[in-house]
Amino acid sequence: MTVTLADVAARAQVSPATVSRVLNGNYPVAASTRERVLRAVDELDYVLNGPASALAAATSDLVGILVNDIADPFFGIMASAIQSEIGGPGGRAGGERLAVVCNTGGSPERELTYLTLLQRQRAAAVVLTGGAVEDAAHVAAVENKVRKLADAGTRVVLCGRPPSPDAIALTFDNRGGGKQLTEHLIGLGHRRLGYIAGPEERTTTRHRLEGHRDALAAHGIEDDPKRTVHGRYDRQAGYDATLELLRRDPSLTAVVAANDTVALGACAALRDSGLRIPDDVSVAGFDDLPFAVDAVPALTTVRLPLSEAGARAGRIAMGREEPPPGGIATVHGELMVRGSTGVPRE
Amino acid sequence: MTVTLADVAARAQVSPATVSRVLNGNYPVAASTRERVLRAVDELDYVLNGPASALAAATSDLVGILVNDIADPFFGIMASAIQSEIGGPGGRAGGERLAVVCNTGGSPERELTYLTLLQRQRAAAVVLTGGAVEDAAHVAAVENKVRKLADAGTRVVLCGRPPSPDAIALTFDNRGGGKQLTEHLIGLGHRRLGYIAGPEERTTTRHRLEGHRDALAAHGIEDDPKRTVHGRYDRQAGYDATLELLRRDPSLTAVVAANDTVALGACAALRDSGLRIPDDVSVAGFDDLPFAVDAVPALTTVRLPLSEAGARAGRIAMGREEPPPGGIATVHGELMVRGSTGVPRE
DNA sequence: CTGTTAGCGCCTTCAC
DNA sequence: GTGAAGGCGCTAACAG
Repeated sequence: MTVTLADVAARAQVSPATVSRVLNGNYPVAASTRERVLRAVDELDYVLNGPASALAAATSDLVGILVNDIADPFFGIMASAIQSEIGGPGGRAGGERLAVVCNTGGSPERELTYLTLLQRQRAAAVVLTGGAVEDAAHVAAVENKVRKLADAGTRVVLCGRPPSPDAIALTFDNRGGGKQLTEHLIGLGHRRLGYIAGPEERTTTRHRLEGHRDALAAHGIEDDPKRTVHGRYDRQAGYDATLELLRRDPSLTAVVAANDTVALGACAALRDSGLRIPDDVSVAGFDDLPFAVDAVPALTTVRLPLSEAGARAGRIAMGREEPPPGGIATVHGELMVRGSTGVPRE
Repeated sequence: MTVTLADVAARAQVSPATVSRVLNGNYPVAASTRERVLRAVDELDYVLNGPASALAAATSDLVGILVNDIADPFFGIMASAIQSEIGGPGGRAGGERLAVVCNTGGSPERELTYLTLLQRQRAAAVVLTGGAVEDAAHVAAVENKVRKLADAGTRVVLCGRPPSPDAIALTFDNRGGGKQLTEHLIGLGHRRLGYIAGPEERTTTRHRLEGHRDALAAHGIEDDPKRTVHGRYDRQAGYDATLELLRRDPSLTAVVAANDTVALGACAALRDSGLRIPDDVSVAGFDDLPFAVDAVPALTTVRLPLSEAGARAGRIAMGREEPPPGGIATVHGELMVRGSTGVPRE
């Protein structure tokens, strides 16, 4: 029924071994023979059997990319960049690698499940993106999985995620970025800043919040717990949190959000409360996603080089670029000052 | 080295076949035996070999999702919904299916490559999302691939893409949506409307534009070719196109964009030109992505039920929902009137 | 309900 | 540079 390598061999009048060799291209084959084989492949419309190939070779052409939320451009941009470096010639058999993105939805269980699935598929490499959940049991479980993958020859790269043993890590300097941002606000004269943090148990949340607090502390501003609210990384959370912050302290002059999406929700809440941005309240985000510049007023935020970092992670995963010394590199953000922040009122 | 099914069998003192049966769960096994096997699996930390399994069974647990641009929430939202119906129990061996999203970047070649890769992996199902390229050769090539996949037992579902033989299709009524939108504008009194279309060769572009023209024709408004500009589906294209439209005809009172992202660019261009929205010029988008409501003013647009359609496509791909009669279903959009459109000036 | 027996299609030494 | 042979780990009939 389906065409196999043996069929191709028969048509090209060579042995199956030879066909395999021209397909994989990693073995000397006479030009004329190769020609004949390729023609047979074409005529028969032959498609390699991936599973059979992976079974025999004990490795596959699959490269997994794990993301927390595929509907969030933060991850989409990174995934796209990673993938652009992974697709294209370079794999076994025919040259292409199958870069596949897996959406964990931020769930630790799904993350582990996908890691197992990828392990099961004998993936060539795996890239884990975005912040991690800090629960000790989960961290241990992931480290365990990563070690198994590494032992099995799967290269594991972390992109925008804190370091972990047995994996190469490109971490974002969320703490430094958070600090810069808050210092910018403090520099403008703000003293009563609300902070909308992400979900409690995530590293990204913690690091950005710590940066914010570092800045407050450095300037002798009391860190009133009333001025921090936690929520999801989405617009609605930003909206709700802003109303809550305003309720707790109507004298706030600035709101720092966990990311740009949350900041957008904050802006909406402020507008709906009759407050002007930045005249009454300044707003800042994080990430500098494409829409940040289109907000009205444009969002002050910290730009993270998502594309660049993703591309680099992809190259490292493919073994096309040297891992950073020590296996860890820190990627810094850049403060983008725009119209949403200004001097405080009064 | 690595633990195999035979090792598990030995430890549980049963035959490999029995282990396979409890793992796949599709065959009666005594509870006590199952218990013993599961314990052995756990103790040995056994992970099924996907390729071997797929080879023997002639099908894999992989489900492919093709998207044009993973960094675009339009696709991210659909992919997320599709995947939510695909992951989870139901697959062979251990219950999980590996839903993988492949980013074609809108390139016909990459689309075909991914289809081949998925065919090579003996994917259980494939979902193609978003508009298609209309080039005849490419259409034929895709149809050919789809037929091959279908013949090999891979279920193929199209989501937000025009029908094709051998595949089940959930199409978006882009034409109807486009018509509704333009009629809304005409109803407000607009007569000089600019239109920013997407890339020329895409079905989505063509259908939305046709809907727009249908509306103009239905109201006896001349369709001046000067008032239509093509560009990519991104913000910058919207920005540039708007300046161009304004240059060609400064008397425009409304701009209809191919999608929300483009509309955002249009808004920016208008603002930068000193024009107020909607007082001077009305703006409309398409899709109703999450950020549309956060634009200032909020964007009038056509909501496409991306999540619902994606979820349905996912269920159909998994065989958990009946395909629509005739294999084709049309999904309609809903006009969302917001602040970005109003009566024309003067 | 469980064991036995053949492959699934390919890669990879090993010879020539 | 090319062929022959064995086996990768699992599943799917068949028996029993």
